[in-house]
Amino acid sequence: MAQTYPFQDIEGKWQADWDKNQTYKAEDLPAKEKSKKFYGLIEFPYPSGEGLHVGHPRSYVALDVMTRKKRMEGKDVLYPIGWDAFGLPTENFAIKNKIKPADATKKNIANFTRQIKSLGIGFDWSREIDTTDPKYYRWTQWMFLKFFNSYFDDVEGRAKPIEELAIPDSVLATGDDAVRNYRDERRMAFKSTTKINWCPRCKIGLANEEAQGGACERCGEGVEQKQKAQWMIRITKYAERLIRDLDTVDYLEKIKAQQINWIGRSEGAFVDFTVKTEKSGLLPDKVTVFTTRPDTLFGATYMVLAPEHPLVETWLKEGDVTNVDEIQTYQEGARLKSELQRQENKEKTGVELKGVRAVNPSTNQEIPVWIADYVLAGYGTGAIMAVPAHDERDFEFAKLFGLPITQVVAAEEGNEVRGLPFVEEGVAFNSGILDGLKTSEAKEKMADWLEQNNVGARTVNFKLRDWVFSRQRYWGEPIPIIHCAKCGYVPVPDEQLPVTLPEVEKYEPTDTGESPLAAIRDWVETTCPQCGGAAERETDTMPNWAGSSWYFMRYCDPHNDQAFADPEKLKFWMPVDLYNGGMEHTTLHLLYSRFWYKFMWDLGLVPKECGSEPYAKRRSHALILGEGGVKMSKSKGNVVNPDDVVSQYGADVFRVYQMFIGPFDADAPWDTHGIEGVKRFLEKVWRLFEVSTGPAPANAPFVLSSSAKAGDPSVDSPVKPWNDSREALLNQTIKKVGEDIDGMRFNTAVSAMMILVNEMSDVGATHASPAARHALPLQDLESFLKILAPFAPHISEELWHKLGYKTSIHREAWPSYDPAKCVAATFELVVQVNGKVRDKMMVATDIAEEEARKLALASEKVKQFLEGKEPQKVVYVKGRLISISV
RNA sequence: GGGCCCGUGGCGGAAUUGGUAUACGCAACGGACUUAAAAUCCGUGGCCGCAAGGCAUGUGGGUUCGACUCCCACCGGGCCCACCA
Repeated sequence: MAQTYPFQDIEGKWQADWDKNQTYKAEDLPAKEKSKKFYGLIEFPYPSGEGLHVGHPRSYVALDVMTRKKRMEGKDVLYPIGWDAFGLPTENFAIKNKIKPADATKKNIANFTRQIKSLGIGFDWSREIDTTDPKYYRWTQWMFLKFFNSYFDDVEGRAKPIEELAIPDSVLATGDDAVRNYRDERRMAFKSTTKINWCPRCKIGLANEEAQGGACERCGEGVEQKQKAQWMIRITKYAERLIRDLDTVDYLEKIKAQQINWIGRSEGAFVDFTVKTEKSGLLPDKVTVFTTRPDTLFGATYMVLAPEHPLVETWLKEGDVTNVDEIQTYQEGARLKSELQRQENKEKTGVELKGVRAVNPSTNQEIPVWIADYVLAGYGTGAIMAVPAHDERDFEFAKLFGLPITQVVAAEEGNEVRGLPFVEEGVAFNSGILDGLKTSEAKEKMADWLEQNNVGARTVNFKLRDWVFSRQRYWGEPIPIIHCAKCGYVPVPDEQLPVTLPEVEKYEPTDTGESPLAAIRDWVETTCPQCGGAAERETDTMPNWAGSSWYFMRYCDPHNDQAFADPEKLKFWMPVDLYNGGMEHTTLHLLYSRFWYKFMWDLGLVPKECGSEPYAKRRSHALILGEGGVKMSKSKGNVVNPDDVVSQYGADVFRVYQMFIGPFDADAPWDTHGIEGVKRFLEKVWRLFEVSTGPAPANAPFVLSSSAKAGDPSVDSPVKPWNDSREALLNQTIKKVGEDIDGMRFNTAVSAMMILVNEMSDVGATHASPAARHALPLQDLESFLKILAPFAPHISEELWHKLGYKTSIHREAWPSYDPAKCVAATFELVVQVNGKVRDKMMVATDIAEEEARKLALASEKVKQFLEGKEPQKVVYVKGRLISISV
């Protein structure tokens, strides 16, 4: 039987001990100053039926290592865990197995808890939260009502209570209904009939973010478009701030880039085009387009509307369009075409609206009007001015349908026509007013022109859409609104929160697109809190993202039933000092939660002192892949179950391997052989302590000494003494491991500890004489144990106690190193001749340049390569090398 | 098409940020111990060469006493976004 350290006996024992002693419990309101706090956050998991994936712990262990170190450095550490438990997979699982989603969730949470606890991660379990707990989602609902009861003040650029919204006299004069509408149209949460992304398989409406690439994020089915009244949240009002405030936080550059890209800010202008038809002449409606290139307006030779553009409908109705059938056929085709199909087939299609002409305001020329699905209804105004000479897509379209091409002369360089490189044809148009201007100047000039002539205005456009907040599903937070025929949308009063989910037999979604809750009549039917009349509950539920948009605040005060969190506690803990999660959440969760927090901050619900950004620092881990570098999946049969690893190797081996596997932000393939190496490392640590500190043979005259050193007369000369250079290694390792943990370079921290243990084992080697046994100074062994502790908490705790200590190593002080001792007395001086290494020599660390130079030039090898020539140049790098060139 | 990133042994990867390329680990090979195996320990591992030495960080150039690192071009790969006007 292999000699191995008994992790089975050790790990469970210490986990129970830490639990009992609340070793990792965060102080509630510590008396220390705020600079002493550290709030580490991992994305709380979705407790799926699959159980923990080996990828989850990569993040948990990494922050565990970091927070353990912070704790040892004397910080007040908050490192919490909870469950993001609402969601579709659980609901579908429940439907399939005919059980209640709440029961399935309970079971899954229990399993995840067992798995995570078996890894010995230092979470503060007393702060565990669960988004499906009514005590939690009461506050999610409460916050939704804050959105409902707020509007966005465009002048001040922030959200305010709806009572502060000034109602214009003209509206007041029209009556109560008008006032109500005026308010409803400006609420941060509002109901609107829009085209939504509809997944026919999941039978659910999806946010744009969940339907990327035209496929349902959950099931991969092609997404259809459907008209539906939905609750929306006005995240677009925060677009500007969501970009701007990225300057104030420390996020990975690529994360910032993705957020900025997703929000998609672009500066440009609106331009109004008047429209004439054969039937009615000049119409009252104008078509407004958005362009980032107003300077190319002179080259707009036709106009394209999205097939869904409302004016198309109007003109059809009024009989202004002469080719009605053709248009309707195209519209129908575009409607049925899923986003996915649109993406697969990017060849341009389109139909001209016969009988309709637009007028280019810059030239007063009449231009044709088309509809085409390359113009998106959801971006800009859903209509474009087409400038084929200056836009590739327009060019392609113009070529296909034989539309005119006009290049705009703006004379960037010497009055040349400035079209796109691929444009060879078309007439040149010289406006006269853009002569000699650079593109940026021409844009400004034309924007001025538009504003002066009242045919357009500067504007900023965003790709970001408002947040579709309704889900027609059962397993989510009910939206706490009551529909009253008389009073309109009425919020459920605070004291009636939470609106809990009714327990029912059927959770199946409906084909009509209504929530399953709609069928539960005695839940739906209620009374209006305002007028007391009969009324109905909103039956839509909230998306998954709701509960996860504020959970980091709840951790600060998880059991409060008077408020979502005590402001004093928020002031102490917020913002999160380090938030780690997957790259897959950079555009969704990260954006939503930043927005949610900013909104709460605007209303003063989050104290001003916390700052307007929830996460001071954001980092991302990469994926754990299967063996061979392919993605782990059930179908490939290459899924590694953490339970198996823990039972075979123990939690510490699993943890250290996770940290050693590669750079934290790079994908890494799981390697069953690699984990063996880590196992050997920890066994070596175990043996090192047995040999170095174990009972000496009965006849040995040695006692455990904290100061034993080579040359100590009480000790035989060990084969390898614990000399100054080994002392230097220890100090270097303490320094490196500390810095590597802070910089999240866990893999090199582990390798540094391996090097140290190899060196220490040489000194206290198994075969060494009893003299060698105690040659390692005890305090050095202890220092090593302390830097190992964050990575391998169980084995280090066990060894710590074996040394005779009665309290936890995880509450010990992080060891300091002596900078003076990091430098060995000698170093290997490298001598280069013409850039090539020709000799190496051991010299004193504090050698003077003159001395080093003399030594180098005296070297036989060096002389050989100098070939008797005089050195032209000699460069000396202190403590490293000397470079001679001839 | 846009954005971000990466190319180093048989493999995962190091390299003090411009200073001894290949640390650490895996795999491999040779040896010790063992009846044997496991475990452990010792040793060898970029390529060519007996050696001296030469050549090596995707390719080609450049800057420099010195380049995996910086600059230019190219080749190859990955991730995210994408008819966004």
